[in-house]
Amino acid sequence: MATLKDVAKLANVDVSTVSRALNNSANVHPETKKRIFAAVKELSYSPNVISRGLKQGKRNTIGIIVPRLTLTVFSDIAQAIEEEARKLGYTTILCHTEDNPKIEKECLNRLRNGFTDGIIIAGTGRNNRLIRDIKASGIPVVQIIRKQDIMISSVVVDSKKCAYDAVNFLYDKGCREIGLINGDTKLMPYQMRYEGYHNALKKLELHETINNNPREENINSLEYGYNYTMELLEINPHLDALLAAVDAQAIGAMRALKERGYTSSDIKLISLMGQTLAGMLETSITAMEFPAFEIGHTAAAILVHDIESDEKDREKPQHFRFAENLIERESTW
Amino acid sequence: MATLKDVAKLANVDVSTVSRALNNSANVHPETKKRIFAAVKELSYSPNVISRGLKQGKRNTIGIIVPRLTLTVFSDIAQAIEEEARKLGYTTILCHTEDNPKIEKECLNRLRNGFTDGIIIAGTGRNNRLIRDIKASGIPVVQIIRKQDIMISSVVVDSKKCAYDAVNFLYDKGCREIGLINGDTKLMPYQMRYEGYHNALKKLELHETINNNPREENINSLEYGYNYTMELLEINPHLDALLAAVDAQAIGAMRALKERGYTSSDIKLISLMGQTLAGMLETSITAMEFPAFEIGHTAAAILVHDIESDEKDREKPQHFRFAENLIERESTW
DNA sequence: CTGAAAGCGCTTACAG
DNA sequence: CTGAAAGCGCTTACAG
Repeated sequence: MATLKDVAKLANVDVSTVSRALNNSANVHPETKKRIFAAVKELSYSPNVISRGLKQGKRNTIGIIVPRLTLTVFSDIAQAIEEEARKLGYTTILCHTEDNPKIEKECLNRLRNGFTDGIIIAGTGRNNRLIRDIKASGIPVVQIIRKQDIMISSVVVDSKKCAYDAVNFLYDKGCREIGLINGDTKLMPYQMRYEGYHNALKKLELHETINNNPREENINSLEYGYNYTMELLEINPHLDALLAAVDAQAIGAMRALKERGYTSSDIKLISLMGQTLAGMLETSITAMEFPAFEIGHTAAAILVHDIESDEKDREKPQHFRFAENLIERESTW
Repeated sequence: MATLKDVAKLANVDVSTVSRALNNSANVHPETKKRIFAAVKELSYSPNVISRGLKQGKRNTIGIIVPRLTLTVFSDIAQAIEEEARKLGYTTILCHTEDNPKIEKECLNRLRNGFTDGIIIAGTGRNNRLIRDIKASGIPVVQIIRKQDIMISSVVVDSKKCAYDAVNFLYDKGCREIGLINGDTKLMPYQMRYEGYHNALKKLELHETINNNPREENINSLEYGYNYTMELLEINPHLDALLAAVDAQAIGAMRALKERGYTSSDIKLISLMGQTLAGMLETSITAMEFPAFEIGHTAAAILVHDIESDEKDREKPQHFRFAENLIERESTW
């Protein structure tokens, strides 16, 4: 790769002049400029962004930390963040943790060390101190979906209301034995969903069908939904409706129901975090539509805004909460 | 963030000594070492990987360029690459292009300029010259899935055989009117799939049902499969089987078939690039199982190997081709 | 065992 | 309008 020096030599000027010409930060004689650009072209030079960053203390890179990509909203969100970031002149670094706090810690440490100007995270909730540390050291952080720390900006959906509304919707359809497929309630959105579910059932004087046993499978997976459903069917044979925290779980649930011989007129199903997939299935799934792209764009925008603000303006964390809309489909007919 | 200098000052030694102690590249007196580590701890110092890279000409980062993540094998592959890369001490930078050559060009240019030691790409095929350029400038490149340039190392599956075998499988099931849902045949795997399909039909003396009109939707999407299927049904009302290039298309196809009132006893369906999702659907889909994780791991491994080899050993590109295995499921019963 | 110095590729006051 | 110099945070021969 050609460097500034090479260009300078070929154009017969000092590197500083080349630098100025390229960033047109000062007046450079048109003639000189011409020579410089000719040299740039000849050597097909392009500046090393890293060293520029070194000097400017900026890297134009943001880190994304998510549990996993496969079949999750995180793949949509990561895409949205990358899109927005690219527009704003930033590159994105991706890490996934499989919800393993150790891996997460590793990722956080790599990202803080000169790799990124800011971090967007859907975390495990087990590295909150480290995250505060990182923020305190001057690297802005935004939480998405999982708001684990009130002191860190966040972009989420209202999971509590979402579960609450879904229960009421099912009640109006005549369902009385409503089960909840949920994740670890130590994680914020799962706790919120449980609360919404719990409150709605309480008000309606129904009883809960849940399963609090810890599980092996990844929360955001088909298998999780499948196995969880099989267990709920054991726990409550009279089940007439199911809430699934995410689409992947709902799909697994649908499969389990089918294998057990149930149809949607026996057991209705709602996904609490619907992506486009839900609408395209053989039996399309009623879902609270999750605004993945809005969340990704918003998270990227507020992070970059923070990065480009003075440190002192960053004091108060901002919290955004999006609504989800219920879209009725075949799984609740 | 604390720097080497801060640590040096606190430990009362020169920065070079601190550097040596941290990299234990030379003997440092145990006492001094102790003081240094104490200082490191007190300041919670961790080295700036970027500046280290500047000096060493290395960044320990690899770039991944894929069309999109949502509902594609690329999300699995990206995850696998990140996993393997992390083990090998590398971070991954992610870019998606939506199969837009312009965006791809932008991504390639950012990645080459000091961001990455190597690049893994599933490309559009429209920036081959740029990619060769990048490789020539000393940044190793590996193609995945889409082998657009014989001079660049690649990790792919045998898409031709895959389509060929699938047709024969359907033939044995009694199907005679077999349609193909495919992408742009300028892209390598789509061309290969078409060839496999074409050759098999020719040998069996069947005729083709395809649609070559260019389309608006992203190839790797549910809508693409849905609309494509609707069109094939128009073109050939006697269709009794469908091949879909990827899972997302197959799911869209299944939905279209259902809406038109067909079941799997009317029209059988095979996905040529199956992920775990195919097996968990309401009607599980027969698929050529795509080894996404093996591909991701392999791509990362050979890329890092290249990065860490001498330039001269990189001359000859390596090409890996994985097999896919047909797993029969309900969609062909 | 340790310090002083040069350098990675760039930017940016400071002179002139 | 342009060059010389210092510096971003680190590493690594070179002396001693």
